[in-house]
Amino acid sequence: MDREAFLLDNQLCFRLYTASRLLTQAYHPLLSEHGLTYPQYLVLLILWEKDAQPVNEIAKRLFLETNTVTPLLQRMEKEGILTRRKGKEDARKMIVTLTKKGKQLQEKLTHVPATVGGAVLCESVTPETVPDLFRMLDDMIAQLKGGHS
Amino acid sequence: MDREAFLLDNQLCFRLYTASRLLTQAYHPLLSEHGLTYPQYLVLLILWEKDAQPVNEIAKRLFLETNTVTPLLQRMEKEGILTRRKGKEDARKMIVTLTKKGKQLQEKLTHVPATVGGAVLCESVTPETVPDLFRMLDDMIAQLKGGHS
DNA sequence: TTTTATTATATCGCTTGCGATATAATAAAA
DNA sequence: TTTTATTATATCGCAAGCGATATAATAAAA
Repeated sequence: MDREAFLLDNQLCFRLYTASRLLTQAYHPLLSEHGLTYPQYLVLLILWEKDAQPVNEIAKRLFLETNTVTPLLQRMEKEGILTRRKGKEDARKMIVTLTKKGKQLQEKLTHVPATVGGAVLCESVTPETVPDLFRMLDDMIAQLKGGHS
Repeated sequence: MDREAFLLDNQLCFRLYTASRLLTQAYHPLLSEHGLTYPQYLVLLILWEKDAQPVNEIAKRLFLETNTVTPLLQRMEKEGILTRRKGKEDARKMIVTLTKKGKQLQEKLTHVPATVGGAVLCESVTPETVPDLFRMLDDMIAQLKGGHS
């Protein structure tokens, strides 16, 4: 049996899992100050790009299922960040729309991308290498997403 | 305000978060067959490398706190995968030791690393580029871990 | 030695993430 | 049109993750 393959230090998934958690933790103080979690921030990014989208579309962009996204949106609605109302043409769809509070959060969080972006820069992750990293992660995501079709 | 910085497609963290989740999902069918979750598999990797370690050490290697690891180990103990007993020299430490069942799981999971490893290979992630990816992730992890000291 | 500080685990509460399943609305088929 | 299938959300239960806090054991200080 190949013991090398079982070494924690040889695991790609563990590195992704750790890097993801630690980077999310870097967002925490910046977001919690405004009562937000990281997944909630992702929802905001999507709605700031284009408001009034169905749960459907939000879930698809996040690569999440509605059983994760629906409760997330319900909590954000309770916080007064967004509203959810049935679509007029298709009453199955729940259209998610930012409130004034949700829109205003963008201005309060202007510094967040640069702050976190600066926190990850290091020897091998620089403005020059980030495109390579993006490409690898995007390819992997496409690969893993396409796999079970 | 820099709208570019807020685009979902420009977020490193979101890519890591997604790649991590999708790759973990790739492990799921292989692990659930044996009643394991991915974090439980990580604990096994650590104990297969070196048995009888305190909660402390396991948590440190996973970059997790004991408030996550303790319940995880308690569930694995309930499943008969490992035992937890107080240390003899230092009674504060809980020494985690694999049971026969925990050790035998390694043989049942021999195919897992290669199976998942094969599932991620794609255009830009190949045996040649993986070392670069590892280096970038390791640097990022070290950077983020060292930051708040 | 008594007191105080530190270290190692554990508990609590809440948000995610997700498999499984239920419900409601639209679309397609009989 | 009635029936059936599909689509869009939502609910349920459980395992993580993690901030905050509690408890127990050892170490350090008074």
